[in-house]
Amino acid sequence: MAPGNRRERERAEREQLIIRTARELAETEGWEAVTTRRLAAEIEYSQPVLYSHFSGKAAIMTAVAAEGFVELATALRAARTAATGVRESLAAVARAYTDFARERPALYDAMFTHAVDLQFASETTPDALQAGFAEFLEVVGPVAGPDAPGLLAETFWAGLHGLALLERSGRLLGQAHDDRLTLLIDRLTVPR
Amino acid sequence: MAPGNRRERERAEREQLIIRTARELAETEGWEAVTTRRLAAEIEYSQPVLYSHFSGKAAIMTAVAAEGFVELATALRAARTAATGVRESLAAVARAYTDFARERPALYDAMFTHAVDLQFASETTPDALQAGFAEFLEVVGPVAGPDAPGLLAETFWAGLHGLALLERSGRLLGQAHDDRLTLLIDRLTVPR
DNA sequence: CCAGGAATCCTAGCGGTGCTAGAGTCACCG
DNA sequence: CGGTGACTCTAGCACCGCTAGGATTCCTGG
Repeated sequence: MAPGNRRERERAEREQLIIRTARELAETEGWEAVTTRRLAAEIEYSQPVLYSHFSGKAAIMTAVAAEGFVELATALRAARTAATGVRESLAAVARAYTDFARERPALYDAMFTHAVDLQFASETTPDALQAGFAEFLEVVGPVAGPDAPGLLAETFWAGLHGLALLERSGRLLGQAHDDRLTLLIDRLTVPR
Repeated sequence: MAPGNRRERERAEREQLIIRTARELAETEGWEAVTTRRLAAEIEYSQPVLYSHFSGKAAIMTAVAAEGFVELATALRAARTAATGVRESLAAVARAYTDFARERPALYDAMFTHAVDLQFASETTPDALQAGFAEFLEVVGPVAGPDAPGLLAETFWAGLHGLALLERSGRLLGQAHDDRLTLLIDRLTVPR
């Protein structure tokens, strides 16, 4: 069974190589540049190898998206724990979120625009998703007032998601990002 | 010059036919079903005819998106004028917006996910875009307080956009749409 | 009414896509 | 050392967006 382990390990490594290469390609040249031929050439294997690891291109994108959710959760957690105070935590998490979306547009697209098959209530990769949402819950809890924290967290998240997308497509005025973020936090996080 | 006019008119009609067919196809079977071959077959012309009207498939989608912006602006305006009172107007516009996104997902995608070339500060089709945004401005004005109305309108819009997208991809809990909408309105539209 | 020119449209094809069947090669094991 | 199984590659399918070129139709001037 000795070689079997090596084969398995090498296989796992190659799978990681595929995911990493797809992500790098997407982040540097956009997802439209990530074709199965190009990806195969980049990892120095033939196309069919990709299909021995993933059921198709969509599955590869989903794998990249899963990585993204892990990193997003990490970033949110780091922002929250580094901040002190309710208002500061909210602002830190909000900023970390929009920064993430702005700095990794291709990754963010894989997570939210493509890869719709990644459900929240599923068992495929719910850990990172729930972990990310938990950060919102944590930071929003103190200002929930009579409202359900889950509801407020979802709405807060939606606001950030909308801001990230609209700003990226150039549909909001110039550089007022900070002002909009402040407005969102100021208003959304004050119970009536 | 008599036949010239007829030709022109027929040409314009065919262009409308292309846009309408593309939209119907997208709304019934999704944008992935809208191929130039399929579209050409549907209008009973050959593929090159499409390219005598539009520079490419993207331009056709943009034309559909432009139609969508007109209808969205109309829907928002209707909702606002039908409502009386500040709070009611806000709720009506918000509901009209999310209803629009939910009932016409393909159209909404064309407007916001694809067709990124439709800029806000451009002269191509800014009328409907500005008209739609104007409705937000109108309805948000009374509750702006010390904040700039434009900023609040953008943030309000972003919240609705985020809610629409996240709910559609099944990433928010079940049927709590009304509660989230109420929460967004209650909190976002109260000056500190 | 007809010939010529212009406008229009379609057939055929290019290079590309995601994906797969089958052949070939290599590594392992008895 | 030979057989067997796992693995990988070549070649190809059906489709995509898009376009060159020829055929057909239509309008116009004589």
